[in-house]
Amino acid sequence: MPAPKSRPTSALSIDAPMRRRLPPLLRRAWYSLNQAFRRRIAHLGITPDQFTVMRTLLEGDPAGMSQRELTTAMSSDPNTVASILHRMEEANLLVRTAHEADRRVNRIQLRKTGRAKYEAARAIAIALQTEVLALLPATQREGFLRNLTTVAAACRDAAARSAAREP
Amino acid sequence: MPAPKSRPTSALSIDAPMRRRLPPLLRRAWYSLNQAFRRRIAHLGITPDQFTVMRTLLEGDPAGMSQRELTTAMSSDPNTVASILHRMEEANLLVRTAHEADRRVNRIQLRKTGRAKYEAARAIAIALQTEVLALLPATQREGFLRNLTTVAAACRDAAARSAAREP
DNA sequence: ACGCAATAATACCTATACGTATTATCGGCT
DNA sequence: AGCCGATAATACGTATAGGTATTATTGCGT
Repeated sequence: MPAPKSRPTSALSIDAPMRRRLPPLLRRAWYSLNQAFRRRIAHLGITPDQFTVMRTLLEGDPAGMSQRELTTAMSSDPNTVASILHRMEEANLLVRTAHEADRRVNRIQLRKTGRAKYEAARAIAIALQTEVLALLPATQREGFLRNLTTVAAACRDAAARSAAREP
Repeated sequence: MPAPKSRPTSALSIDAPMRRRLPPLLRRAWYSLNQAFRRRIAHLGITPDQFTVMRTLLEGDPAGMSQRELTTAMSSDPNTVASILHRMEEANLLVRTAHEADRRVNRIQLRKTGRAKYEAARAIAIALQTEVLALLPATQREGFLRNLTTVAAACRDAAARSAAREP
């Protein structure tokens, strides 16, 4: 792939082919990062999304978070989360138990097997992230992640505003 | 969602929960942007990925690019591209014709119907991107996209290096 | 001309994303 | 107490991501 020229893009129309457009860049970054990670943890028998579930669970309520909480915490969807959890439960990575007070709710808790796989994958994830961020000048990293946070929030807002009947 | 604190993160371990970590941010940004776009173009009967196919085709060889070219240009996968094209062909959005010189290759060309839907969706895509980038300080936008380009390339390299038997 | 490794596309399978509809509960209101 | 709208999870269907294997062709080396 020819490297995109670093000419000033302000003079180009916002969607000119050579311009640095947000969606294709995000697409490439996310899919490639995900693919790299998937390949590096394949030997553990887990997927990147399953890893995300485990990380989110461990950072949340020790009593076990609900699927709804998990869904929003990992920027996902209730249907998707349900199906991932179903597979992970079958693989003995976690257990779903009924909430004591609200029987609609499931409490999700990682099992020892899941915990072990998580630790192994976490080391790989950290190495990968470090490897990728190393290519940014050290002085830019913090600002880049801050801007990415802003963009992510903006995207989430845009999606929320685009729900069903609200354009 | 509580807004991430903007304290200096350099003092935190690279994967501390409150730190701005690349993978979750990319995940949220990409999925949310994609979801917002999907909802806004749903009335056109096309998906974000189909839009990506159309945009890529129009920016490539006017004689019609091959599926392989399309695959790399849109950071996708041969299997995925084949199945998207299959659906798009059934929907009369494009045609696949055998390459004159190499019968293994398909030349993909957009049809008038596809072209029309593309134009309508493009306006929506531009509006969305503008809306999202507007939340970054104007002075940061160019630098952010440049850094994102670097990160995307780094991710792609990492994925390539992680293929099958090369760690 | 022949054989063969490389290549383009496809077939088949599992995991996700997510829209829509359904079921089971919950909590507030009368 | 009884009804009803809101909510958590699930069921079901379509679209994508991508691993692995197969088929059809190509171009190259001898």
